[in-house]
Amino acid sequence: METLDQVPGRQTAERSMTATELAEQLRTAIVSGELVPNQRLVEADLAAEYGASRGNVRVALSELSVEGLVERVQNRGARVRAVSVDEAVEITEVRAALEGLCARKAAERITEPEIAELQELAVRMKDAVDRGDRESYSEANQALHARIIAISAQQTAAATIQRLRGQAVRFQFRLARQPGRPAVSLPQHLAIIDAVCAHDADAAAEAMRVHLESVADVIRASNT
Amino acid sequence: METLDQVPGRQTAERSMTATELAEQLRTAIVSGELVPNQRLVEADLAAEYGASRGNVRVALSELSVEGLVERVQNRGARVRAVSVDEAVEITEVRAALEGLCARKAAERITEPEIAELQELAVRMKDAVDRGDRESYSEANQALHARIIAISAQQTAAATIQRLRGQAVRFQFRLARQPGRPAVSLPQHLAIIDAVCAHDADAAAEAMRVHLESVADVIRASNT
DNA sequence: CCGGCCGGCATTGCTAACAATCTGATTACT
DNA sequence: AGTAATCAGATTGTTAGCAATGCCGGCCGG
Repeated sequence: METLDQVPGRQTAERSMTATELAEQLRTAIVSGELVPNQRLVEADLAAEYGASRGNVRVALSELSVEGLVERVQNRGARVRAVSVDEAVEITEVRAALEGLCARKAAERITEPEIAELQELAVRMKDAVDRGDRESYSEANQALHARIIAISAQQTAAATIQRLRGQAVRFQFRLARQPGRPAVSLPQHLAIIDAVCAHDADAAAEAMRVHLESVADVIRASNT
Repeated sequence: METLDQVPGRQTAERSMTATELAEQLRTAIVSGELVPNQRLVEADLAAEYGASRGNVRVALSELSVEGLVERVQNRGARVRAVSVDEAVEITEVRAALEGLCARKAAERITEPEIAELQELAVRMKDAVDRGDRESYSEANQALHARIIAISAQQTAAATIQRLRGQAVRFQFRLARQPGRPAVSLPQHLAIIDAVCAHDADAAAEAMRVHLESVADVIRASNT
C-alpha cells in the first residue's frame, strides 16, 4: 500500500515512512558509502528527502547512534560517525574472537552436504587466485565467512558480527584492493575450511582467529 | 492513573527528562530487576512515572530495543524482553570469546602494579572460599572480570560485553546462588590470573574461554 | 586594527493534539 | 447455546507547531 516511488534509489513515497524502515534505509545508505563519514545529518533535510516525518527521523537517528553508525551531540545534531584506524583494528580483533567462536561451533555441527559446499568454495577460491580474478575471490571470501556463521547457528554472535561489520566496512573495502593480499589469505582460508570440515573445533577456531588477526595487522599497518 | 510519584526513588525532577537520561534510568531499572521480563511498558505510564514526555519515552524505548533489553511489536507496544535459556547460553558463549580476547590483550599489556593487584584478588578469592563467604567471593569475581577487561584496553570488546551482560544478568544472578559453584570456579579463576600475570597470552585467552564455557554449561543444564 | 558583546538564523529538543490500530467484550443471529 | 459481527476503550503511531540552544556575522569599544 505504499512506495509509489518509481524513482530508482530511495526516496519519497507518497505515504510516510515508519521509523524502522527509515532506519533501515539510512543504514544501507551509510554502509554503502552514499553518506560519507562526518557528513551532517540534518533532521529536516532527511525528513524531506526520505518523505518521513521529523519525529521518525529522530527515532531512526537514535537507533543508528546506538548501533554506532551515527554520532550525536547535544543540540548540535547528528553526523555519520568516522571510525578511526584504531577502532577498525579493535573491531577486527573482536570479529576474530567472534568468528573464531562461530568456526568452532560450525566444526561441531557441520553436516555432509555443508562440507561439500565449503569444499566447493575452496576450489573456487583457488581458481580465482590462479586466474588472478580478484573480484571472484572477494566474493567467495565473503561467502565463506557468511556460510560458516550460518552453519554455526550462533545468532547472538551473528548479530554482533554484522553490527560491527557495518562500522568497519570502509576498511574492508580498502583491504580488498591490496595487491598481494589473496596470496596471503588463501592458505589461511583453506586451513579454516579443512579444520571445519574435519570437525576439529579447536583448530577451526584458532585458524579463523589467526586469519582475522592477520587482517587486523594489515589494517594496523595501513595507516600510521 | 497510578503512581503520582512522590515516592522516594528515582523519578521526577521538576524539569522534564531528556531521552538519553530516560534511557539510562530505564536500563538500570530493567537490569536491576525492578522491571520484570514480559512486563508491559506503556508509553503514557512511563512518561507520567518518570516525568518525561511521551516522545522521549518513545525514543528511549527504541534505543533499548536496539540494545536488546526491550522488545517492540508494531502497534502493540513494548515489553521487557525475556531472554530464554538458549539465548543466555549463546550470550555466555559470546562472552567467553570476547573475554578470552580481553584476557589475551591483558596478558600482553599488564604492568607490575596491576599484577600485584590481580594477585591480591587471588588471595581474596581463596580466603572467601575457605571462609565459605559467598558474598565476598562473588564480589571478587566481578572485580576480577572487570579488571581484566579494563587492563585489556579493548573498548569495543568492553562495550559489547557490557551490553550482553545486561541481557543475561538474571542468569548470572541465579548462578551465584549455586551451592558448589565457587569450588569449581576458583581454580579456573586462579589459572586465569596466573596466565595473565605470566604474560602468557594464549594460555590466558584459553583459560578465560574455558572458564566461561563452563559457566555456559551450567546455564545449559540449569533448566531443561 | 583588533577583540569582545549582541542579535539573527539555522537546527535541535520538546509538547500536545490527532489519527490509526489493536484488544476484549457485548450483542445479535443461527 | 454457540459463533460471528460490532463497538468501546486503551494504546500506539504520526504530525505540526513552539521553545531552547548553538553558531555566525556585524557592531561597538579599546
